[in-house]
Amino acid sequence: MQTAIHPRRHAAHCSNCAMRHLCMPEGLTPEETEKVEDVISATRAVRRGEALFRTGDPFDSLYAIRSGSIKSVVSRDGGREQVTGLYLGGDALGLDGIGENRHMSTAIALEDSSVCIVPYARFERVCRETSSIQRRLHQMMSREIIRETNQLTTLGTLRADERVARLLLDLSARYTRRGYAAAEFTLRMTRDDIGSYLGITLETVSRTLSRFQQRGLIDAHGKLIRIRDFDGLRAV
Amino acid sequence: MQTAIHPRRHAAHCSNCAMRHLCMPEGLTPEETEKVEDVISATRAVRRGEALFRTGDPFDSLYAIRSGSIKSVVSRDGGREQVTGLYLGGDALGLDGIGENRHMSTAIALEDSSVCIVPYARFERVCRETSSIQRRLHQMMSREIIRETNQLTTLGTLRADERVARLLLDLSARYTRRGYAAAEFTLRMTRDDIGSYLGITLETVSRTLSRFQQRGLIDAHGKLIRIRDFDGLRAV
DNA sequence: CGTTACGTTGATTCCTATCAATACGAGTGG
DNA sequence: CCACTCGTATTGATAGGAATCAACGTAACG
Repeated sequence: MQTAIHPRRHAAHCSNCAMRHLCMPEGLTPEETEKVEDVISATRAVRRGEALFRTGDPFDSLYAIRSGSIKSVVSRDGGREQVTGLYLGGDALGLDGIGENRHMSTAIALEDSSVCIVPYARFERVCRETSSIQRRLHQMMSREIIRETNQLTTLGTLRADERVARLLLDLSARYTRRGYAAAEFTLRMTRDDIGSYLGITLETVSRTLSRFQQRGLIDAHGKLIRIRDFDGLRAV
Repeated sequence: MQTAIHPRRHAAHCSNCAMRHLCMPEGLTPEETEKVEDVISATRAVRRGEALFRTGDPFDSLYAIRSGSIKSVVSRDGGREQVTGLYLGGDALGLDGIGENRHMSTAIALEDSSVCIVPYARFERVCRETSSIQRRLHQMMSREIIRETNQLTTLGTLRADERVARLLLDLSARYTRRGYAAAEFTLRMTRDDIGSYLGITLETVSRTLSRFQQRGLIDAHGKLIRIRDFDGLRAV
């Protein structure tokens, strides 16, 4: 697979990026956004199935998704792997690499995607100069912690159908904030990935979606999902 | 319950704190450690069962454990709650509060404990002045992300006995780094807490420990655990 | 248009939750 | 000092949910 890296002068800037309100510039002034922009060295295209980075790779950049979607996976002893995160446009990847100076997970594109490359050393320097940008980085890291805490409660307390319902509602909310329809979207992950993400098997995912459909909660045609009864899903 | 807060001049300093090599000063020079020290406004005693902070409390400080141990819990709809973290001496608490300016979990002492209070605004300022301290904060946050990712794989892929074994080995490793015996320690959590942390019921925890004992892997007398066969536990 | 990855559905097994009863143990007060 | 009590822990019986094993559709891609 071929990776296309575009130097910054060819890359779109934050100021005209569709994701700017969800991405690193969130809450920053235009001047501060420009400082963030100056850190971004390039964009990179990642094709479906390709890895943006892998466990053990030296860490030197964070990534922000411009378009597409990316899953993070960690391999466990014995080839088995677990999906630990699902990232959409505007989301930041690679925060887990800071602690050990190497990436602690593998990031794989779920569809052809594009990311901004944020060299970490330069970003840290900018954070020291501008407290609002510093605060924004800390906020992003903290929110990643909160996201994982949430996922822990999903895996720790919910039954299979509750987990699937929660995922659908979560995706709906996230797509809504990105300007897409709340009720209709395409699952980018396979049933296997979804099961791994939710701590259940792919068969259980499939059966659960079928049951939701029978009960009139959703329409599901393969990866295309239409939510027909939000309250019903919340009450699962 | 009465909370004792001691202003800094009465508090021990990092330089003579037993936890300094695991705590915030990890990897910092004595001069840098002193800058961290200057941020710490006070220490606080937290009695067994008492909350250091609760979900929804305004966030203004991080905490570092001087002695004792603390669990973090999040309440889910319907009064049910899940243990999401277990923190020992030197560990930092409260990182999940940065993102939303209020605490997103409740921290409850598992035994009489003592923490250093680290006012966040001041700490951020010091991070802007000293890059090594900045890097240390980022490292702590990143490691919290990694810790949760790990816990996600535990809840997502392991069977009950594997989860319990992993917890025992994890605690052993953490106590070892704190200078305690690797093979013998006291579980500070009840069976209920352990079950919640591991996503299983308290009965399963109890049964699993009994089975481990029958197989000669451990000695368990209530909360006191002695590991007799590390490799056996790893192979569960 | 065939090959391959992905998805659905069924039958069965097994692990863990649930329900229930009992034992233990630390702290309290008579 | 001992009885009492409440929170905690152990153990058993049973039920249920999800995993596993298996077969068959279905869709995507070269």
